[in-house]
Amino acid sequence: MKGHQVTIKDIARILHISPSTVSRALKDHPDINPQTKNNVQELAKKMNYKPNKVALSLLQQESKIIGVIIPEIIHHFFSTVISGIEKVANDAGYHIIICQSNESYLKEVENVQALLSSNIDGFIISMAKTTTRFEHFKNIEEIGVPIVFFDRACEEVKADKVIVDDYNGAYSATMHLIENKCRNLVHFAGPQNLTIGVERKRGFLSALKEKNHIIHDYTIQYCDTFEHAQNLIPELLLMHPEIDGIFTVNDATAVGAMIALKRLNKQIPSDIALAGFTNSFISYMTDPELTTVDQKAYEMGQNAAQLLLKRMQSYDDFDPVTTVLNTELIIRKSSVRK
Amino acid sequence: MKGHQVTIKDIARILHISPSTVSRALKDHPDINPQTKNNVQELAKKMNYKPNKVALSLLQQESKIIGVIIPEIIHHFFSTVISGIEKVANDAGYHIIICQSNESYLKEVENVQALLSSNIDGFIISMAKTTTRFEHFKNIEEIGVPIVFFDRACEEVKADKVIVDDYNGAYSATMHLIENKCRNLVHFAGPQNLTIGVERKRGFLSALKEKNHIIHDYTIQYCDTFEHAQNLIPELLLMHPEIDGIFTVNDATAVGAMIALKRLNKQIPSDIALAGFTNSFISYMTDPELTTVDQKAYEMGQNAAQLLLKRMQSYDDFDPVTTVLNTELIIRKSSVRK
DNA sequence: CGGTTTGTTGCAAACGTTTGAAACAATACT
DNA sequence: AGTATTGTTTCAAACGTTTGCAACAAACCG
Repeated sequence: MKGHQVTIKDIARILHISPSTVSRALKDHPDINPQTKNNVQELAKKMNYKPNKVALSLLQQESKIIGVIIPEIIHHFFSTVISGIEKVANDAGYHIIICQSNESYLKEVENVQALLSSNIDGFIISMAKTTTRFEHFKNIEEIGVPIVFFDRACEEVKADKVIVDDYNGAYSATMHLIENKCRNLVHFAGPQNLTIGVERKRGFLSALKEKNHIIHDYTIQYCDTFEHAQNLIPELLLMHPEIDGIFTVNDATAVGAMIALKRLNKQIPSDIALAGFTNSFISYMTDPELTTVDQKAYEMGQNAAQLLLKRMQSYDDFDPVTTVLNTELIIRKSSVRK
Repeated sequence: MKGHQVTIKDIARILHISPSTVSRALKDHPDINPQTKNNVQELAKKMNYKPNKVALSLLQQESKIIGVIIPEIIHHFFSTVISGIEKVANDAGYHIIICQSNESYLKEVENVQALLSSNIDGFIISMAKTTTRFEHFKNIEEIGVPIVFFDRACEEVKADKVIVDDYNGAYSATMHLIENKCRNLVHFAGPQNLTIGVERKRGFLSALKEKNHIIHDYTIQYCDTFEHAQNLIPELLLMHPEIDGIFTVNDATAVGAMIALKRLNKQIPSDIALAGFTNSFISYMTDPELTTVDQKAYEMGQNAAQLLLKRMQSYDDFDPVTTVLNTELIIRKSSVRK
């Protein structure tokens, strides 16, 4: 039932010449008779010939495909990064193949294997939350396929990285909350096996210490999802009604908190001020609009792709590069008190 | 600088046997000496041999890859559909390669060409808004690669489709607004070259007619983005302050309208009731929460992938199937009046 | 006229894998 | 002993493409 794409062989058969002649004619090789060249090129056009990438990939050991492994595509942050990657990759003649780990270590390993056996030219990866072993990345390294990590990087592997300055982003968001008279701040933190979880917490605590705020046992809450925040807020405020500001590790968590707070009839920002991290598009759709730290998702994707291209095109092994993007505090109504 | 994956040839060389023996040993072929079989299998495991998919793809003329072409991955609807596709595809041993058209006809054509020459086994496509010519789809059809369209289907091509019952979804959302005492409803409609644009408008108008509402020249507004809605609302309300309800072709447009309405100090739903279409996750993050029509994104992805798998695995050409998913009206606060 | 150059084309190998057919040795049967 | 059978292995072709080298004819040079 399935036909097939036109091949060089088809053209050769029709014109009674050899495939090699067709191949050369198509690339304007000087050895070929102009007449023959013309015939071939015309027929190729008429038959809508397109070179078979699989054959090329096998022959030249490069696929012009970049493998991208991310936790979940439905997160606006990740899909924005992908857009950035795709833009740069496409402009350089590459395509991307996207795999989701769904935050599962096993799925991540599977994805790596599958991409490796598809002759992928390079990897762009953001680790799953549950990944604590790194053999699969080491495996890529041994084979010699370049990797660029973004956002959630693996420190154990020698690879290029693009991250944002999580520490300073968190620090300035916290400072901003303090300047807006928050006296009992809480941080909803991410998992501590990810650098972003560690760094954002560190930035938060740094600001508190600098301003001589007391750090209570409840100051750090491990909570990084929309749902968890909704559940956590009521019990947390019941125990600690003095809380007057929350800085969350990401926007979805902040929005979850906002909804839960409204249900408790808390006024934002007057009762409790809120700041998130990411600047995803929900942040300007909430009421009040959410103060957040812009994570430069699109730029991050572009940078990652550029780094990877550079690495793939260079012959000598230059040292791993870590690009740190500056974050930007986006001040909106959820945190500004009169 | 680049090493390479372990191949059958490597194993053959080390064990001083031929590649064909290695190949058969790995698949437990009865012809092979158990001793040899063992040696091969052990070495393969030790060296972490993984079959080269590119070579297989070339030989067997199937890549186990499904090409997915969508307008923009950053839209929650599309990334959710992709998750549904990926789940079903992965379970069946397929991988997906995602391309974005960015709503551009040219980019869509390019994507089709690129995927075709990568020996893709099947396509899952949602058309770009600007696509009005269909040669590229016809081309796929001729070559015999199956296509499944979802959400935005191409009527000119004989292919399977998965759509939602846009007409009834729009009809019931509109009826709901009428029941909540809207007397001057407006529809923010999508482009009319897409079936969804046509059908949602048709469902809206149907409900109005059934209830004998007057259809004014301003009743249908062509507006389907967040930004456009924000700009349109002020001028529209200035001209027609009697408007008391809006049904939008998608959620982002509804949220844009909501923000603009709040800026004008309009109360939602008491002054103006709002309903969207999609049930994207922003719809329960707004204040008030947005009434919307659930478009069954994840199910749509699953259905599309299942249809495609069935088509790829069948030898005879059964007639094109169109799966229509039922929508579900999700009633939230943006439309319910006391 | 013998030899070189030039223009044009085809052959064959390569990429990694599968698979029908051929090859070969060892064993079994008549 | 001669033939058939069995067990095991290798060969060769195929998928579509590229490319160094060989092949061949025609034209040129001395």
